[in-house]
Amino acid sequence: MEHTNNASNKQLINSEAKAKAKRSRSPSESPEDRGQPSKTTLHRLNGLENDTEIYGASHFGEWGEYMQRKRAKLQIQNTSLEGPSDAKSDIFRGLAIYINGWTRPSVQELRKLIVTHGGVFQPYLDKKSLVTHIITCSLTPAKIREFKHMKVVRPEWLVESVDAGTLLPWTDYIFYPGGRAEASQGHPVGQTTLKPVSKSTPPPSPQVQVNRSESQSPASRSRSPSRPLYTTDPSTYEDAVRVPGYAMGQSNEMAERVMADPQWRAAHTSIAPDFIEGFYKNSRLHHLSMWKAELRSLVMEAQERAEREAFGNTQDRDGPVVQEKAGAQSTSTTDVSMGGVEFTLRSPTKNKGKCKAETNERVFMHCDFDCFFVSAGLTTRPHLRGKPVVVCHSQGNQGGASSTSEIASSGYEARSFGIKNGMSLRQAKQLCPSVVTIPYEFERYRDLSSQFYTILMRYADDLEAVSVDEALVDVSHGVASRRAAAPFSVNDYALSLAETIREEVKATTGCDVSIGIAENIQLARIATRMAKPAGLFHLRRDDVQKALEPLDIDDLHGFGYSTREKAKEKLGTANVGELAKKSKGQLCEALGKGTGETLYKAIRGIDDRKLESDKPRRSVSCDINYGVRFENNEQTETFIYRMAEEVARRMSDISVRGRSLTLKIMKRDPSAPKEAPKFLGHGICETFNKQTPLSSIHGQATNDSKDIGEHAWKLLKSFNFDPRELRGVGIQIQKLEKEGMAENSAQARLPFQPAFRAKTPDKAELVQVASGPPQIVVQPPSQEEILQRADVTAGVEEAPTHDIPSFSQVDKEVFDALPEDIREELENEYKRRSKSPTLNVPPPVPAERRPRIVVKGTSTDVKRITRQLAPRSKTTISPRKSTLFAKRVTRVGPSSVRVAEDELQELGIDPEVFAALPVDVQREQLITARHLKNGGALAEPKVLKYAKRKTRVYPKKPPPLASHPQHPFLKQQGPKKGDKLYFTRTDDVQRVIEAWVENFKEDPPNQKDVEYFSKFLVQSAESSDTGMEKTVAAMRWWLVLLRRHWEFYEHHDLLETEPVTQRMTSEKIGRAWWTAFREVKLKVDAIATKRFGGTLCLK
DNA sequence: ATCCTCCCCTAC
DNA sequence: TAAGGTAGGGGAGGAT
Ligand SMILES: Nc1ccn([C@H]2C[C@H](O)[C@@H](COP(=O)(O)OP(=O)(O)OP(=O)(O)O)O2)c(=O)n1
Ligand SMILES: [Mg+2]
Repeated sequence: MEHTNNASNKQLINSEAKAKAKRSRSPSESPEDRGQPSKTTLHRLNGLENDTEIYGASHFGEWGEYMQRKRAKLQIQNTSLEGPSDAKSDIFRGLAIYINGWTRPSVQELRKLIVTHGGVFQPYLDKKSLVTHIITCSLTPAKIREFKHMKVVRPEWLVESVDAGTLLPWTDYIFYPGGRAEASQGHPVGQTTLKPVSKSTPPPSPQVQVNRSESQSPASRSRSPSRPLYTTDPSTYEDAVRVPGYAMGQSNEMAERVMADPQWRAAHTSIAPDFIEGFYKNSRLHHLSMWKAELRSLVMEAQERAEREAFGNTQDRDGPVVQEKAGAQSTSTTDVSMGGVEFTLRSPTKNKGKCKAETNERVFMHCDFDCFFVSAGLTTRPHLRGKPVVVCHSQGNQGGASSTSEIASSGYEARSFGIKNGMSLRQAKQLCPSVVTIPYEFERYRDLSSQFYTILMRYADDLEAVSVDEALVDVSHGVASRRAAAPFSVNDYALSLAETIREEVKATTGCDVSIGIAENIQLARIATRMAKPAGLFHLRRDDVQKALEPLDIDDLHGFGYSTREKAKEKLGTANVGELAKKSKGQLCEALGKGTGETLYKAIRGIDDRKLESDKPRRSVSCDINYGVRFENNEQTETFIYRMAEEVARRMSDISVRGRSLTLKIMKRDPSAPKEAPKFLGHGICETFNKQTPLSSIHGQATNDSKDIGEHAWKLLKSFNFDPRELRGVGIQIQKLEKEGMAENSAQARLPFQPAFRAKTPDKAELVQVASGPPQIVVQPPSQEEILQRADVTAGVEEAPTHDIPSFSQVDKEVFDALPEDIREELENEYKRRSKSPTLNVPPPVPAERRPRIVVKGTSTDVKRITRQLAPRSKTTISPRKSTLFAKRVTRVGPSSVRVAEDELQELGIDPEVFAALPVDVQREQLITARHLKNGGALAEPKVLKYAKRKTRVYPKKPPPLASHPQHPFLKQQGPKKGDKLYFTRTDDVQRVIEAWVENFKEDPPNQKDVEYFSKFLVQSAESSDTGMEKTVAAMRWWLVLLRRHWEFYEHHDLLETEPVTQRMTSEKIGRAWWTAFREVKLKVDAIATKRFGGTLCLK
């Protein structure tokens, strides 16, 4: 009862809170966002900056200008909202005001006041950079801490200023938590006493120079007993950011020195033997990703256990189904994986929330630790509570002020200085020199997380693991039973349940969680933001409108910077309230169909997304874009093979093999400095991806590190990059198949022998077909499994028609064992059909009469059945969207290669085996088989990948976090003179070009290859006379090669250009090369004309 | 129309 | 010194 009241109170308090903006924003945004005149200074002070800062700096003109326009626009929007004619005065000009919680006058009224008198209403708090003042009537203790260093003022300031017709000093209206109007009382939370500050110039102009000593250590000042709660101007974010950086000097002297030392590099970069292990042991993002996968897997297991309990009688009839095991147990014992943990879902399946009966009111909770890493660290460092604490690698002892170490998590005190997750320590120190750093403690995070999840699982109908510190929980049933257990005792059962959970987690882990509650996932997440820190918030339907209206769309989960900019660009606003006026069509046009619709609904508080607790994995990858520095190809090859081992290990940990490999390469952008500004970082890079079918020597899906390594290395070689320029490598395996699904059953072998592999090993490999059975067993969820055992055989027709089996064919026992909701859905469907005989339900075709067209499916009927039951268009099944397997089936609707069984037999391909393959593997095999049958004639299509780049209309900006593997923006600066090109350093021009062309003959170029190759030659020609010579030499040799390989096309369609498309035949490749050659020659000719007054002679 | 690939984007 | 990983949703546009 008590906690219930508590909860209600909290809600009351929190319901006044405004949503805060998204957490992570580009660190570099802050200064520029404010368009401070000091930004150049800032840049200079910063000395060697990290990438984002560099970007900000080198593109400053463009970006800064953009931000100014943006700000102007924002103000215009703000004012025009109220109608320009309403503008009454300018007294609030320069103010950006955030209104916290419930106020009197109301938020709406205050907003109007602000806007009509020239100020800016800021709906988000952590666009702190923009907020000059906070208006409030009440604060929670947590907020008090949060706002400690900001100007917090009572609403009267605005009202009375307007009345007075001039801006009154804000310091006369400072808000004091304990006391009411007057500025003298003490207050609850052990805050300092409150004394009006001396300085009374209200809005700090951006130029205000900071008094260094005053702003240096706000934290220590906050300890002083006779100090105002809210300090004077200088220590707010915007001023703090201008605090001159002290030890700002040249980057990290130490770091620089050390980087120059070859010995050190040998020991600490990618060429070190244990580099990968060491890197992963310390990478927070790696841990985050691994934990997420493990948690999902653990949750899935828990659910399956729960379901098995509920249907115990039917399980294991046909032997166990291979399940993805959680926690990569095979890794060493000292690791920090979740291995060994087991969760128990609160209740068996019937509560899983899919029953139509109680479907009306779902209740979702979004639970998230407050500043997780910091909270975890503070559990054993209580003396640091109340200090601005951050977690990062650098412990900032010496050189910390110039550290590029990234902050994983910042505590709330630190945030009040403007420090954010993802910032570099250097930036943080600028904002708050007294910041305290604590190290990572991955084991602890794991332990706390597993306690957290254990608690959540007890209350969950269903649960989606979002992250190590965050989960989405369906608690509909739990709330309902609370209500049933004690009717009318509480007015908000969800809130009371949340309070229970919150307190339990706090008691168990010692850390605060915040919980947002709402009827759907999107809203629950928004509620969480309002709940933070250390609070609860139930966002009710009635308040949704109000809560959403002030947000920008990037405050919604799933919408980020890019979407926001697109919206602004194409719709004129990114504000949710404004966008609510746009039609669905407009949104779709601007953002794409799916995104537009999602947004349209999200804006209205609608979100149909289901919890995703049981999706099987579809890819496994391993990326390292840190510390990658090679001197030669041998080192590179070694590293690739090591990475291959890593991926292979991860695959075997979860018992999958793969059929497709993508290599992801980052190469230093020629215009970027050799050494990245971030210590051992990748710097500005160009990226190159290439995909290849992956197979063992037998043509099977594989997880063998040797297979993977070979494929990856071959791809990397095909790029012909200077190894010294590589800055990142990734290997991703797709088209996964579950391992171990019986190497047992007899299968026909293709007649091809290994001898075939002689010339083109890869293709020949493809032709080899599995000696094992088809192995596409996509972790069938239990229902599917049961269906499978129902021994249902649906017909397959030429134009495959899919349907659920006729009712009589369904094994009753199995049917009865189905979960209630599924049974219900099936029943409905059967009922519906019996009532509408007009429905075209083709009778099942007997198995022996199966048509000659092979339809891809799995080796079992699982896929077919799931597909049949999955939501699909008009033809057969109900128009109503079946929710049955919507979330379970990942790969809906297998497609098929149409081929007569006869031909397959002729080609020596077992139709059954063939049918089990993914469609593009089918294609490959077919092509190769036909090719070989025809005696190796040319003209076989080859899979290529390339998608045209979309042009970006909105300004470029680095992604918010430096941890993004690539800054997709800002690659546009052309090469500079003096940039070394690989091939200018290679005397053997012929060899290079030859390797290139040869390579692409085997492995056709994609658009990027051609562009790159061309750019190469042109750049070289531009760079110097010697470069020109080399280009000419190269082109001569190129010409020779082209004539040798594709002579026929030299004069073919001279006016046509052959685009590089997804599927290239030999002919197209040849023509594309000639096209490229002609284009390069044109360009080089132009250069030569300018420089030498003549064109090339390639004779 | 539907699938598939590549790429971009987002999240922690 | 620092440890910028990783998986999935979705759009564009070619292939079927
Ligand atoms: N750029 C980032 C963002 C997050 N994390 C890690 C550290 C965080 O503690 C944890 C959880 O991320 P949250 O987004 O939930 O951030 P916090 O928990 O730190 O803060 P809060 O949830 O209170 O906003 O993930 C990280 O390493 N790097
Ligand atoms: Mg958190």
